[in-house]
Amino acid sequence: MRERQILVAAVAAFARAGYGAASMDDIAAAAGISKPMVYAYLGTKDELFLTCLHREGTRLMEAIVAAVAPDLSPQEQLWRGLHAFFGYVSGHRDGWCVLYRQARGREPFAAEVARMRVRLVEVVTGLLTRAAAGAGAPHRDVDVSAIAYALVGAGESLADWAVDHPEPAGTTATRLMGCVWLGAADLLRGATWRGTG
Amino acid sequence: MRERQILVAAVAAFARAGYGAASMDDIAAAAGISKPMVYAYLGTKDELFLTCLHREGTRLMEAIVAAVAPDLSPQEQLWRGLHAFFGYVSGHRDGWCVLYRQARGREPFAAEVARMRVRLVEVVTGLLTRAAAGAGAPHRDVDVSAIAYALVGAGESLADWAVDHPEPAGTTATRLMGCVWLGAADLLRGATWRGTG
Amino acid sequence: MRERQILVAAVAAFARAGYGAASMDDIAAAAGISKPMVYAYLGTKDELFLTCLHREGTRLMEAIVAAVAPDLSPQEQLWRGLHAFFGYVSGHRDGWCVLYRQARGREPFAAEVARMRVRLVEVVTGLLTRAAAGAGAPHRDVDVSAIAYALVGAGESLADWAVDHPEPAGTTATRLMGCVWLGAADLLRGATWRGTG
Amino acid sequence: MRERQILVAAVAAFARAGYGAASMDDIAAAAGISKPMVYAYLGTKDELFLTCLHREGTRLMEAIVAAVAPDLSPQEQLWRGLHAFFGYVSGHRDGWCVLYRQARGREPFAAEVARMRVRLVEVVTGLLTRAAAGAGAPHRDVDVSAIAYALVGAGESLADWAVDHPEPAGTTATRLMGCVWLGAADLLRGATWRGTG
DNA sequence: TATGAATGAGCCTTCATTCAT
DNA sequence: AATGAATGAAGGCTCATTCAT
Repeated sequence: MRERQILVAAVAAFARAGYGAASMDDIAAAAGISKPMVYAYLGTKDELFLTCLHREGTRLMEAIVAAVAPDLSPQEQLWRGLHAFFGYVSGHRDGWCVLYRQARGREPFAAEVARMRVRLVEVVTGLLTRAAAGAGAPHRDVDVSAIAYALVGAGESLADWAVDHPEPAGTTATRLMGCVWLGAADLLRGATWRGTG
Repeated sequence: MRERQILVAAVAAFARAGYGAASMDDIAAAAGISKPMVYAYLGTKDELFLTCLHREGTRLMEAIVAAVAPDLSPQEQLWRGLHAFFGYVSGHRDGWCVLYRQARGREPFAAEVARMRVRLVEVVTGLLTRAAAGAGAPHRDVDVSAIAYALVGAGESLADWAVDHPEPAGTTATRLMGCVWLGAADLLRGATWRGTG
Repeated sequence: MRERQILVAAVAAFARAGYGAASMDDIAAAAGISKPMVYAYLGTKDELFLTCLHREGTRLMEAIVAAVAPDLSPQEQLWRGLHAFFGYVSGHRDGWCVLYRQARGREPFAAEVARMRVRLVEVVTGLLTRAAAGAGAPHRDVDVSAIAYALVGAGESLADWAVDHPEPAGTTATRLMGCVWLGAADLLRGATWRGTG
Repeated sequence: MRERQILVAAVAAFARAGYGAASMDDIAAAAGISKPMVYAYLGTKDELFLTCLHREGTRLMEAIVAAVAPDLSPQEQLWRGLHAFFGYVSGHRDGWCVLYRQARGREPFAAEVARMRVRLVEVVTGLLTRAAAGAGAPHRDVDVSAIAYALVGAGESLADWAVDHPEPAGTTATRLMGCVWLGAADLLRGATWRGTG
């Protein structure tokens, strides 16, 4: 499809140069077509960027949701979700940069990113809530939600870290699992998170 | 001083509209002076933004470093550092937005932010390393560093969360301490991080 | 071609108002198009001016070189060269003004004009050198070169004079030939340079 | 006097950078005073430049007129005038550049320069007219005037040439005398203008 | 359908010029 | 008398966006 071709070029341009510096000329040229075509297929620069955002956000969410099979244990779900997340980032670096670096703080895109982020946090929150329920512990929604936010933020930060220190997604995921599941106190005492097997 | 006045207006403008959309006219108007004055005092738009960046970054770092007294236990240091961090964010929301929303992913500012972030991570890494040494545990630098990155990212994310769920900095810091120090497993089992006393 | 249209307008504007006072808006308006087109076709203001310079300089040189057939006597060559020179000036007054009034003393254009002028002087020097050789006289390069410079300067000055005292190019050329070939002493004694026939 | 100080700085600045690029700040700084003083003493930038022009033009004219004693022979007068002219140029290079390179073609200064030039040409014309009368030759005013123009132009051109090939004023003047008095034909035949002694 | 060509609008930057002290 | 501080005005340049073909 023509759209696909354009979107790929656009994501690459936005990731490399940023929203402001990426010109519609660049994008059209990179896509190998003329500028009016870009407008015909994907509208305004804002609309184009938004479409890129949706596409990448959807991919990320789908990758994660597909990995988090509902019949698994929460710990396992979490690990698989993280694995999928880091896998996406390493496989779609441009998309990740658009989502995490370009869209943030640039209205009206930031709002869209925030919405997607909330959906992700809700997934994680649900997962943690079930884990807490399984442990028979009482909990307050706000606390669990905060944990979810922290977890997502830590994931994003590690993703950025992984950009400069490439390693298999599983390794990064394991790192974060150890950190968040066991806690620093245990880790620093020498413990290691060894998986869910 | 006139510079101060301009910087405040600039930080506000950049935080609200973003680097690209904030025009020098806007900033000058917001500062209550004419455009040439902005150039006279703070130079080019790039230089102005960079100055904002340094100012806010320095404030943040100083707040944290001042809080992390060297003779405290690592756990206590961590807690106080987080407290200072969340305190800064809630007290300088505009500065925070400039640092973590606008500058990211927009060269050449991103590089500067990255440098400052690295300094912060190094502080945290040093702190964790001493904690691990205190626990007598072997550790690999890369692991500790990854924990530090995750912690910083989690902090950033919670800072965002706190924007929509205002609460005292101490509460947010406690949340994150629990999450990162005890680990989700413990938390979900009902444990609570109860401070360093 | 569109370029031609723009260059004509630009040369006119530069000749009338000077480099500094001629705005790109003026030029675009005079060319009957919008400013971005000027940039698209001819680049920066500096580049545009340089292009004007090259165009006019080339025209002038070509007119002269075409007139100075190599198999003629030096005296005849000189006369024809002057004729072509004054012919160009009277036919392209704007171009002449750009070359000799605007570009001079305004770097980096002055350097370019100087280069072109050197080429012209070299032509004249070669011509005079052959004349001297024909006369069997010894000469020093520096002297001949100085004569060439003086001749070119005199030509430029007479060109200015001709602006206010319009007359056929041939008449002006004859004047200068008399002056430079016979010398003032002879002229003032009543002699007249009568051509090469 | 304060004015003198400012004018010196201004002429230097205009000569080096050109009218457009020389800022009033530069001039004031170079004169060692504050900008409002420049305005107080010498008015607008245009007025300042015009004053520079008058000053330098007057100096040049005075130098020439002083050299051309009325009781000398025309040939001698001419030689002394040229000597004075080249002497001025080599001694006041900045002034010369302002007159010859900056003021030309930049209205309203060009008109002023033209006026001064006309005065100079008139001097030379009168001189030549007397020479012709002495030779008992009939002549037409327009012809003599044209010779004067050519002579002045040749002088200007050689002055510029002398900027890059410094040599005593007398040498340059001799060159031009030979060229214009004897004529190229004689020069190329090996003749030399040997002075008026 | 696809494009080359064209433009309106806006932003950064500078500088001649003038107050308030 | 002298200046630091301030500004109005203008110009170069770019780019998202749209016709005419």
